[in-house]
Amino acid sequence: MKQHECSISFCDKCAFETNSVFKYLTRDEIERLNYEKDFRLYKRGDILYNEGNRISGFYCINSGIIKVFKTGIDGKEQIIRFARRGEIIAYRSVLSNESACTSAKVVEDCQVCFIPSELLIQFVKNNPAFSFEMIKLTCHELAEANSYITDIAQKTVRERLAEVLIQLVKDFGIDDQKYLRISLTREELANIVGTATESVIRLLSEFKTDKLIELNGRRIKVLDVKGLNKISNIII
Amino acid sequence: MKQHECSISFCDKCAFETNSVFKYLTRDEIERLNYEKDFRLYKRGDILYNEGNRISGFYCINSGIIKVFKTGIDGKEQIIRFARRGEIIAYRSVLSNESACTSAKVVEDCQVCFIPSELLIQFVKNNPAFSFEMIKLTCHELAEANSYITDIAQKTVRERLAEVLIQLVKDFGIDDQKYLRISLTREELANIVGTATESVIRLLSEFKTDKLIELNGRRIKVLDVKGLNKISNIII
DNA sequence: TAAAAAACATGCTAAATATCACTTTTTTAT
DNA sequence: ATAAAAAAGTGATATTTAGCATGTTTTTTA
Repeated sequence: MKQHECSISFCDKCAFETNSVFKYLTRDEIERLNYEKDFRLYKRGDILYNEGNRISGFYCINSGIIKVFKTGIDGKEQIIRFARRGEIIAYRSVLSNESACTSAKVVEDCQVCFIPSELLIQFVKNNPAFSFEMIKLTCHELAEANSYITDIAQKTVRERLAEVLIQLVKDFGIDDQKYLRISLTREELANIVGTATESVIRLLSEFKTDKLIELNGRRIKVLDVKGLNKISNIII
Repeated sequence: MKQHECSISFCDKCAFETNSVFKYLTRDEIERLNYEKDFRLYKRGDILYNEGNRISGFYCINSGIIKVFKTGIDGKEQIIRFARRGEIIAYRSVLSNESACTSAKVVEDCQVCFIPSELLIQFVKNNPAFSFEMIKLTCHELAEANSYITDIAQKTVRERLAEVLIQLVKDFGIDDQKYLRISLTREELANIVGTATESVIRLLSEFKTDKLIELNGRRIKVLDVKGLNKISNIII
């Protein structure tokens, strides 16, 4: 990961390509980040950190997909969000100096950078523009969480599953054959929606019957986003 | 609300008594706050702002209780949180410069201060210590939201109602006769738990039969917090 | 303080969802 | 490539929860 002095550094490149929050760091700060980061590889199923862990830093995802989840009753996961290229995870715990309130596990093989806590805290304390962006980021996540609470509380499982599929299309996109660019098990889908695995299986079959999707093993082909939208009953 | 120059100002007093985030403002800043705030009175049922509104400032609650909620299907409210003395609402919308993602309505008669947006933004941009506290505040709310998502997704209505009652005891306390210091309608309770009003009514009756609570109209006497804890199945 | 409105309560029924048990298919690892 | 493990799928059933109708009580307001 060493770069020529004159060339654009790894972090600089990543920050600008992904429009990440690090775009708001100064030149010096981003070079410091580039120097101090620890580049790591993870495979599907690997755990980055567990709920309750005291963590000494946070992660910026360079490639791959990570699920962030809480562990509930009988060890059942509740997926809170996914993180992908350019996004950071575990920053909440670093900033509030608390142990992790979620766990993070690799969904699709990842390249991530581990960044020591002190660095984030220094950036936040010394760079108001960056600090402001961090606030915005957190506020944005908060708004999303609030919406999700309302959805889970008020919508049926069918509506939520449709909504989750739409959201996955928005976040990860579909390829030229309309296949969703993220591969999740039925159990993982159930752990986003907040329902039983069997319920997801049954509803996906229904959606298939209704020609909204097609199923090829774990791959989901999204045929009718409008139809899913209608089912999901999205407000406003 | 005018004070002697030499005396402690209204905002100064409030900030220190309540340990609010404004404690981290400088002397000058807090006097500026004190000068620019607009003190207002609201009665139960009054609306401070509605979801979707562009807002020109945020609110600091001096007394009373406000519910912050989202409006879901068929206008059903989902209560996200309550705000009371020393707490601020609508700051998220101000900081992210978005329209309000929630509505705020008075639950118990309130004295609140309205504070113009610019002031908060200036404080955040110029005072790193304050900014850091705002980040912590947001992170804390985010952690709570994530927990709540997991609860709603995984727990039964019965478990959630028990948990909500415990949380209300923690947040608002009980008086010498063990009556909860917040008075909510059954519908409002249902809108926290995320269930139908009838379900809350039935479950409260069950809790009463099981000697966990007593009901006197809208007032709830909490007899057995341990019992409620057991029902709520709180993790860790 | 009386009338109106809102909230509370309860029984009945229907719908949604979870759970269990088991088979088949797909994926993973040797 | 094949055995083992994991995931997907399905049917039957139980449980939970919602929805509706209706009567009662409490609260609000004129």
